[in-house]
Amino acid sequence: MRQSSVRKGAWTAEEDMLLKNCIEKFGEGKWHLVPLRAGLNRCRKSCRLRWLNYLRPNIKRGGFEEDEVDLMLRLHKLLGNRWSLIAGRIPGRTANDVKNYWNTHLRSRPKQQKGQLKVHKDGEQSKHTMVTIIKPQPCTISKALNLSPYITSQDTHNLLTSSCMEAFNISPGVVSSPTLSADKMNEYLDELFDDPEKEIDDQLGWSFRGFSAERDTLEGNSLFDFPLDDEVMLGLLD
DNA sequence: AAAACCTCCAACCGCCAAGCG
DNA sequence: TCGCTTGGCGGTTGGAGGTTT
Repeated sequence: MRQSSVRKGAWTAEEDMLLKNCIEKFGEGKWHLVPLRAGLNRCRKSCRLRWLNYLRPNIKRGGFEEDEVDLMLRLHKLLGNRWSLIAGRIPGRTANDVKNYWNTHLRSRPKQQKGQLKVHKDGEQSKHTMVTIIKPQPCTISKALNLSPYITSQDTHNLLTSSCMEAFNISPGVVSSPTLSADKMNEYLDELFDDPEKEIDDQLGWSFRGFSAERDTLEGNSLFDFPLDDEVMLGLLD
């Protein structure tokens, strides 16, 4: 039986234009309607991916800056292979960009000395930058978080900042819902990232000193749009 | 000059979860 | 409750272009 075939492979400039016009006219979302609306012989997934990874405004092209790599390493240590979440904290970068960079430069570097990262692209002269490697320790993120095994006492309460307490919906002596408010979690994260004096080396094995994460510029992405993993929580609360 | 090899990244694939009837 | 649809994600691949031999 012959099934209707959709086009695959590289996108043409014309297809890009059609998709872009369609998104600008109707907005993001309703991806199942996009091929029809745009007059494209592409599947919904392909359209979505093309938009998110290439056509979307404000996408930063070119090589990763040293600070972006550093941020990526830090976030990967915290989040593991949660590329979309990591990308959400690196302005202008897509999950695909981050994943590609990680897989090609950071995951295994058999031909490069430890401590060296290649940061180049876009005709820019290659440059090798010495970076203190924080060896990634990927952690799995479970689907649901149950805080109760870890937050059981007043003592634990004392370890948390006020916004963290609020974010986790914790009141003294009371263990509450694992359902987190994204806004509250971002508030907590921003406090964690933005406070130059805050050191959490002991908790996470690295420091936020002098490190400031910009607020999300890619709408819809936030680092804590997900329940934290038990391991991450252990790291934070230990 | 050209073959072999390597690097990079756009795109595809398969899976999962949420939403809905 | 169940099955279907849709959106979204991470893993993987294919191939273009660059580099080395």
